[in-house]
Amino acid sequence: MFHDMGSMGAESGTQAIERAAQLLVRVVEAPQPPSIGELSARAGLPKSTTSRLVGALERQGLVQRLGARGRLRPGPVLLRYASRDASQALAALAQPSLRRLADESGETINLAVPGPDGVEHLAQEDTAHFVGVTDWVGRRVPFELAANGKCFLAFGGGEVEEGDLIRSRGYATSIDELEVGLSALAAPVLGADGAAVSALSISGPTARLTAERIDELAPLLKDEAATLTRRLRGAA
Amino acid sequence: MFHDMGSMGAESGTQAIERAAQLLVRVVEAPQPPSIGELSARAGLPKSTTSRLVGALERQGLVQRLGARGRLRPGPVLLRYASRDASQALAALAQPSLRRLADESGETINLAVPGPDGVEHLAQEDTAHFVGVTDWVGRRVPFELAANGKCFLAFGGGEVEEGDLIRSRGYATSIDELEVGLSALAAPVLGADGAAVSALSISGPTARLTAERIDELAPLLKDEAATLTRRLRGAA
DNA sequence: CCCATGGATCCCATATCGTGGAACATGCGT
DNA sequence: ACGCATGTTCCACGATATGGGATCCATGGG
Repeated sequence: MFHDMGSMGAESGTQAIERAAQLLVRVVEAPQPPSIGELSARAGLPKSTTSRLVGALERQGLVQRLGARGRLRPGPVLLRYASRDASQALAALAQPSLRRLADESGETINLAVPGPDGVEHLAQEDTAHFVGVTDWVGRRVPFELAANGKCFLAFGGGEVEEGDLIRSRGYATSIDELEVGLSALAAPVLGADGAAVSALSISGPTARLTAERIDELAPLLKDEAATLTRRLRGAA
Repeated sequence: MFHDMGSMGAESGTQAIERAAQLLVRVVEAPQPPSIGELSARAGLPKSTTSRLVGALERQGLVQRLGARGRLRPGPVLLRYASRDASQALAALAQPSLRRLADESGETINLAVPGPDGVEHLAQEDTAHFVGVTDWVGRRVPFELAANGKCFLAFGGGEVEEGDLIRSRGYATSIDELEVGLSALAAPVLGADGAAVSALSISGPTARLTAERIDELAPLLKDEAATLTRRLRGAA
């Protein structure tokens, strides 16, 4: 009887849960609903064990079956969670990125998504500057005037005049447009279909965010946006 | 030594997983991040056991701690899932409602959410009628012209002329507005803040969807929308 | 129609793994 | 600095998960 224990940094007294949790993760991450057999193969567990574990998860509503004996999908509990707290979840995921950008740039960082009537701000990370930006969370701003709004237009639905420039550079700017003395740059976080699902932006007084400062900050911003894009799709 | 086993329809050979899964569900459903102590109390488990189980869940990324020793939030795996598949999840949750409405009304049912440039259709359930509606999934429609769009305006952001009527009746209609010969009625699915997060609609040829037919179908539609609203928030 | 086929579930003896009380950390409030 | 409240680690015990094989159930082919 083998006890490989090899692949994971396994703690003791949790074999069953560790396994079950792993199965749940696989179901949630899988691009296509797996069957019991596939799961057991991929996880390297006996079918009987897999069946039992999945049964328990199903009883708690964490997993669901397509038919009576069908493939596995995330259960009602997870469906509800996703429908309810999607934007909250995005904000939580992006939080580290916001923090990093705030520290590195010293300016105010925002996470936004496209909404029915304009850009919707989900989260903001401030810095200790006296001349800063007020809290934008919850506020809506027209797409055409904001840097992040332009991202949504350029990478997705609509059109902007600067569209080509924005797409080729990978980020958008808004200088004294939304308000005189207020500037910003924004980079898109892309979804599976290549459209922008959200955007990260750096904003501050035009006095500090000069053209050259923007050039300097752009790579950082794009990098962080790309990181988030990756984190949303792939594993890790 | 107690083995109550009483509260659940417990199957055998899954105590640990059943418990761990229950803990995970509590974390996901909790309006506020619970602490280990709270969890162990609510679940009726010893603190030591709870700690161990949560540890395993954390190792798989299903759960996350605020600080080193802090309160519990959904983990990165779930955050990613929610951010990625939110609308898919909503569609899956609504699916039974769509099916029921389609069967009871004999018309085409749609689930839609408000998007940046109009109403976005997530899912559709058809019936066997010859004169039906084409597939709307993925298509965008201006808010002011569609019944579901009017719901979003009346219960949430914007304004419509019929706003008061819609709010008092609890549903909106669109007769020959989007297209001559096409009519629809729609009821909102409300979020925690009372705004419409999505809408269910019944649409069909004006010839079939007469004023009285609409009066007849409205209660069904409102009822199903209310059910969905409840299912999104509360348990079960 | 009936028998292969492949997959999922059930069964049950075995010993591995989870259990929980108590002791030990850790951090917060005063 | 000293409790107090909250979380973690330890460990002997035995309840509980394990997995090979039998069973069951849908399919589809002969």
